[in-house]
Amino acid sequence: MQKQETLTKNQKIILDLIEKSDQPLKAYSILFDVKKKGINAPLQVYRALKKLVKIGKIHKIESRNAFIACKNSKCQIAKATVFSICESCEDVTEIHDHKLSEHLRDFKDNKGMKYNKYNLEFFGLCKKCV
Amino acid sequence: MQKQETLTKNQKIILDLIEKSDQPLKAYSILFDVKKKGINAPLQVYRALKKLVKIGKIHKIESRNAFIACKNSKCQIAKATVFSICESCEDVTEIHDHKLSEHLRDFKDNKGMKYNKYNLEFFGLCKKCV
DNA sequence: AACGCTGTGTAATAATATAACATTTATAAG
DNA sequence: CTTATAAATGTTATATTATTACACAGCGTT
Ligand SMILES: [Zn+2]
Ligand SMILES: [Zn+2]
Ligand SMILES: [Zn+2]
Ligand SMILES: [Zn+2]
Repeated sequence: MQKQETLTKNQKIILDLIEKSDQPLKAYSILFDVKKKGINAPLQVYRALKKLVKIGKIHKIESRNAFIACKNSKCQIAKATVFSICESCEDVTEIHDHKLSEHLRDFKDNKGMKYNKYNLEFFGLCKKCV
Repeated sequence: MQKQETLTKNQKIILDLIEKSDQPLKAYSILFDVKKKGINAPLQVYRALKKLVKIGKIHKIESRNAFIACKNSKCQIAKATVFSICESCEDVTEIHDHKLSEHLRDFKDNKGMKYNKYNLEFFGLCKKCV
């Protein structure tokens, strides 16, 4: 079977919502917003989120339990993500820095572990909040 | 007031438990284990965890909602953490790599954001699980 | 038609984390 | 020693985040 490129109805509804927001959304806030579209249960949201993360359309901000759209095709299917997070206003931005990516991609520990993914979150104060 | 160096009873109980484990522990598993020591409620655990994270005695593995002891004084009070996580056996190891730390410490985005903390999690397969 | 795979809908429940309140203990200042 | 204040405690209740379990539907392959 071919890899599925077309999203299902639920997946589309939820991706649309997340893409319209420039900031991360939480699962239950998504659920609240899509109730009018016939999505009634948490599981329907979590299933769509799982798929969307898997195909790299969205990323999970682990420290916030929230989901943000990927507007950049540079992420190799969600396998290499870097975010900056303002601890005051909670603004989240995805970072694409070539040198940093290279460094992380090439990182080898001394244990012979084989990495296929990483997630890096920077915390601080954005310009507005300094 | 001086910075408190001596931990309280609850904090000690919980730190002891986490330090005895070489792998991350979850809050409710900690709660279960310390009930025999008179700690009865989730909040008592979460409060101790919060303090222990703050003073750098333990770290939270964000992607796993679990807590691991820091055996290394190199972490500047929990402000700069790197972990490797095996996606098969869930083994977690804290990484201290000078070059990587330098690179991350010196990272500047193009938004003028001031960072004071970061957390990096590498995922893959450990030697045993390859 | 039979199969495997992915997704759906629904109900129930598990797992993670915090709010609110009254009280106690530790530390520092006067 | 007394008082003020910050930090921690104990308890109950509740909020938030996420998964299990089950029955079934759609689709492409054999
Ligand atoms: Zn991305
Ligand atoms: Zn900000
Ligand atoms: Zn550490
Ligand atoms: Zn492993």
